[in-house]
Amino acid sequence: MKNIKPKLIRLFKGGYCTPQIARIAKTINEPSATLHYNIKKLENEGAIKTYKAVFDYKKIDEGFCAYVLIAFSPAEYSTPERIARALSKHKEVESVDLITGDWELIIKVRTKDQDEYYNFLRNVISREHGLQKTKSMISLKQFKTEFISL
Amino acid sequence: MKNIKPKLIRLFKGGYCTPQIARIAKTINEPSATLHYNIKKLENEGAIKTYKAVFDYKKIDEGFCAYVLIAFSPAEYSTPERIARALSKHKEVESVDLITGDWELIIKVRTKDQDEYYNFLRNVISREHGLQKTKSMISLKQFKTEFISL
DNA sequence: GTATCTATCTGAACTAGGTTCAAATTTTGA
DNA sequence: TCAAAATTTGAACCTAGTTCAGATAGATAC
Repeated sequence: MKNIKPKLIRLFKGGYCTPQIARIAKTINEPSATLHYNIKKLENEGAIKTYKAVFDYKKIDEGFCAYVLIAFSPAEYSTPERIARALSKHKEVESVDLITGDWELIIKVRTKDQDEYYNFLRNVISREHGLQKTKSMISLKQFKTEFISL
Repeated sequence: MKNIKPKLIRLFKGGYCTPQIARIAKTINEPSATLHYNIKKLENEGAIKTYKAVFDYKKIDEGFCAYVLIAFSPAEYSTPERIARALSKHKEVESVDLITGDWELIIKVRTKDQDEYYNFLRNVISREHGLQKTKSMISLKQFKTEFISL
């Protein structure tokens, strides 16, 4: 057994998919060549970043999900970008946004379970310099993600 | 001019894409037929929900993004599901999660601009019965979304 | 208003690559 | 240890993505 599943998940998470032109052609009743032209235009404009898969995360050992609010220490107010980009690099991190209000950053994190989430907080969040305070909001139930209803 | 762009965006947001088996085959050096078998298995298990596009949202008139925290009024504590599902139906809503902590729901919303966001709050959030309080956290800069770095 | 240039649309031919199938191999669990 | 089930794979097949050149529509300038 070659255990190809984890490789597929890794690749599909960020790309390795492509439009189904023929199916779209039937759906909206337009010629394939016309759709091809319009899709390539969107890609060349950079409007489409990638084509990827959306998973039922419970079924791929990423059933635990949390939003983490982060506040910087005063010394780091000037370099939120550095921290945001550092956090973005981790595979567990689905999204990173700089926000208005009482907190500076909100990130969405997916792990296998609470134990792995604890490790993530300890090994990634805590070790990042310049963080003053964090607050976890743990997802009890996900109704929609990445525009896909569950 | 047929103005196909909005139709493509609508379709690609939720699906109408498919895996690139040949490219994966080259990348991880496995036969196409083997990959096909493993991918179909993931699909049949329900591990893969769909294949879809990720956009540069600034370029498709969805540049404004906000997270909304929502608290229910006491009378609605027993039916958070109804409200969560109702909110999920709106095209502006990227995600909906029931969470622990001071708030009950967190939703991520994308609109063209602040004006459209205001309309969304007024027409969708305010009209939903059973909400006690909301708090918007507006995204000033997005570093990563849907696992895709920007 | 019309001429010219550019962008978009489209059918047809071409080609890449997804799918099927049957046989071989590996894994499972009785 | 053996039989059933799951996985792997090459080869043939066929769906569907891509290319291209001509047609059409839209934009710009005079």
